[in-house]
Amino acid sequence: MNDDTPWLSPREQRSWRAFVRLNQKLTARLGSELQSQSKLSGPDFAILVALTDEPSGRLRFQELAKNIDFEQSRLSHQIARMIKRGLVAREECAEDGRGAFVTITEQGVEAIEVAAPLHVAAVRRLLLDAISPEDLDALGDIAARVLRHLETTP
Amino acid sequence: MNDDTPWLSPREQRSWRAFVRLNQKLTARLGSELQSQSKLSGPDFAILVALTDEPSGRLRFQELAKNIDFEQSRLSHQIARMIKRGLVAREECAEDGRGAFVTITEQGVEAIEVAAPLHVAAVRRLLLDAISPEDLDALGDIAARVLRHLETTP
DNA sequence: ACCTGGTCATTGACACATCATGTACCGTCC
DNA sequence: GGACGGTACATGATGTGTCAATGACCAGGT
Repeated sequence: MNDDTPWLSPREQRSWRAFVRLNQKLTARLGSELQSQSKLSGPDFAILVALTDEPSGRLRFQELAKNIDFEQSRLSHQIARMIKRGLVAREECAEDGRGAFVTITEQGVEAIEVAAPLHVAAVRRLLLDAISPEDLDALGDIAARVLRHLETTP
Repeated sequence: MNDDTPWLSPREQRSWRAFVRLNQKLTARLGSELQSQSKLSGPDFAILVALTDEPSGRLRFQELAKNIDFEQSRLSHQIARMIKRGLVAREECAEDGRGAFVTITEQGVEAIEVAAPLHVAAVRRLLLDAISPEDLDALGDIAARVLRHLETTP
């Protein structure tokens, strides 16, 4: 490796690597627990939560995509798979012939009602139980700051 | 949603959501910059870095998998794809008939030498520039603590 | 020599993400 | 009212991740 490259200092590297590793392991653990306990994937979960947050239990594709920060195409594929499994359904849109709603099905409601408490418990057990409330706040502050930074950086 | 489920407090939820969102966005940004600047994916990068860290430029599958925390099968698939693109090569193992080495090719070396400084610069620009050194240390400490916690938690 | 259990790696099937492209419909401007 | 640019969503190709099953080999006991 070239020595004049702006490499990270050992101190920076330590934090950066720990952060990356944590992301990987935590998402992996949460994902696999979700999967084995409730037969839902992370994307499944995100979509069902977004739909149950809606009193009507349905959302336009656009809106849903924005709420959970999915690209349109990704959402389209994901919904197609979830329809096959009966978790959600499509519904044509009367006002706009192009558009469509995604609605949560009975089966979807049942699935998310099983999954949600288990998932919350896992988040608590795997992350929250490991750190103090102050640390959690600090983590949230830092994350929020970086997120703002990301929005204004090329 | 059932009201007696152990939901997160608003305060907890704020930090948790920010953390999740940061992970998603940051990995997405880093991945796509890497891809467009150097034609390497995240997994490609991780593997090439691990191989160049080795003086011999080669590693057994097991060892490589452990170093970068990949499952065996994942690594096998990934290596197969990278061989097709000429970034690495496989080499039979004389001592152990089952095993094999992964070695980095000339082309792999070139690729990583282009990608590494760009990637480091991106990490700096997207994350390090957004927070103070103290915050970075704090982040690293928290991450390290959670990682230890994860190892001893079912 | 031959099981036998464990280790090393591959493979196939499927879920997921992303990119580029396609199709149908909207609104508007002429 | 017909062409046109833009919006909403779908689709296919390719790369990636995970699980379960498999093959190939090692080492140790009998």
